[in-house]
Amino acid sequence: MLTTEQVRRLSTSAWMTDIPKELRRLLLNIAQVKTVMKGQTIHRAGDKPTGFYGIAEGRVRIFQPGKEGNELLLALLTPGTWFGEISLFDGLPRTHDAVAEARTTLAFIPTASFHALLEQHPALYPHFTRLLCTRVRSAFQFIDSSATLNLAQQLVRRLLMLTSGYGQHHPQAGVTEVKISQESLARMINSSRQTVNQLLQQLQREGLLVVRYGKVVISDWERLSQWLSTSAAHAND
Amino acid sequence: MLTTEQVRRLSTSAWMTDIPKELRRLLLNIAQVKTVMKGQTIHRAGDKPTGFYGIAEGRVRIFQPGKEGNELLLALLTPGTWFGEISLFDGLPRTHDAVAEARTTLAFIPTASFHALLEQHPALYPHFTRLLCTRVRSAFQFIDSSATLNLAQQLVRRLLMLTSGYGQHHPQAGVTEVKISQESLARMINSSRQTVNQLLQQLQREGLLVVRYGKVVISDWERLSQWLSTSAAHAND
DNA sequence: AGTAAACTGTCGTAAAAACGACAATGTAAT
DNA sequence: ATTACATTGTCGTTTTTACGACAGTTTACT
Repeated sequence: MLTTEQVRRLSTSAWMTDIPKELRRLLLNIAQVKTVMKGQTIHRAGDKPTGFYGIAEGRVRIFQPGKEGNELLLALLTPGTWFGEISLFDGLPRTHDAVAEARTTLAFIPTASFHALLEQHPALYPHFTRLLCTRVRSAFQFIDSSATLNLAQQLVRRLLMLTSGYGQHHPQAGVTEVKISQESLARMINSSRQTVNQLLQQLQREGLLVVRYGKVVISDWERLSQWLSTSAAHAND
Repeated sequence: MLTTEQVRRLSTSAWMTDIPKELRRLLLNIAQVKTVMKGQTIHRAGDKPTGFYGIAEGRVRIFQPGKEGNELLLALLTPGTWFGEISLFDGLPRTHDAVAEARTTLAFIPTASFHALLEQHPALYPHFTRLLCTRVRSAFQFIDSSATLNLAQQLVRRLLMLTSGYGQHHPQAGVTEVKISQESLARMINSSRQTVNQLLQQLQREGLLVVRYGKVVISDWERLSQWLSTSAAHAND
């Protein structure tokens, strides 16, 4: 059973807030609570799907494990973000690994009860097609940007995306710490650690962010976002 | 009204064949026929959505127009492929431009009649969530590959993808001609025409494909696919 | 058949980024 | 406090790729 506070946190995403209260209640009512410890795997790429997850507390790392520890990091999900719906709808194996980066509390909706609810309340369908659409759109946006942006711009975009889990949340205001090594950042934009280091320092010199051991501090989300827009617009100066 | 032959062609995708006959009939029954001439635009990125399209005949180029004619080519769709469903489900603007590369006959399902049908037959929903899932999966796959593969591998992957429109078809056996200029191929992998030319010739020397004027001939799909798998696996030799 | 346009093949040069190496710094564990 | 380990900062050097230029080839059009 979810606590009131957990329900509140699970309802903060842009996707969730658009679902009418009664429907949202139905969904949260069939959710179980699952707690996973730091470092524990929630699911692996290739796993048979078991259900749909929402993060009430903690942090989840979504990635593609490559050979020799070369992982491609896709997202760092924060409370309020829901994930795992793709395998739910096509029944195919998980696309990525999901691992808790800290003690994490999850709302878990098993496949069977989810489909039962869906059949009983087809009004839920449009909300899930909408969720799938946000996935497609953010993936397209990403594909587009890696084709048109230079490395510095790609790096900034990934940092911004990391703070708005999978494109599901509205951008965050205020100070955000992105806990990620330069090595991992390099893996996200298919670049090298050394190059990322140079780029980060350049951005730091421009006052857009602060580089710390194992993390990047974004003091002004809006400003960084602005920088990306303007520098992308003047790409050919 | 669609001809029998058109209906047959519109039913060839892996997505369509999984829809039960009766439901498929309902869908095709509300489709209008639209013919667009070579070079004509079907829709532009940013346009308000009007409906869902299926290709009965011809060829459609899906791309993101960039500044100075630098377009990012995403897909070349062939008969049997359906597209345009994203804007249908979230009501947001089109993500890409769609232009006919030849005289093209389309099945067109307007938004309004589509939603009316969907409400009347919720059994259609699972098929559209499935369609959206294939989009998400092929987008993820694409993101993954541009982060882990070198240019030659990316090029081969795109050639293979071009023969299975948007991930909607099953891979084709036998000889396939991919009609695309080296310039366009370069635009697909964010590379230059000259580099693509070198890579293609290298692949040709290895007997994996044949380069012709304005097209690439894949004599053995399986073998090329195999090459990609093995060369990606031995990435660190 | 003749012409224009699109496409291919191949230079050389310049820019971007990878990569190896190594010292310095921060963090975790005992 | 000490040690082990992960991470960062900074070099040269090498590799990769972009880009401009231009000649040759194929196709489409009339």
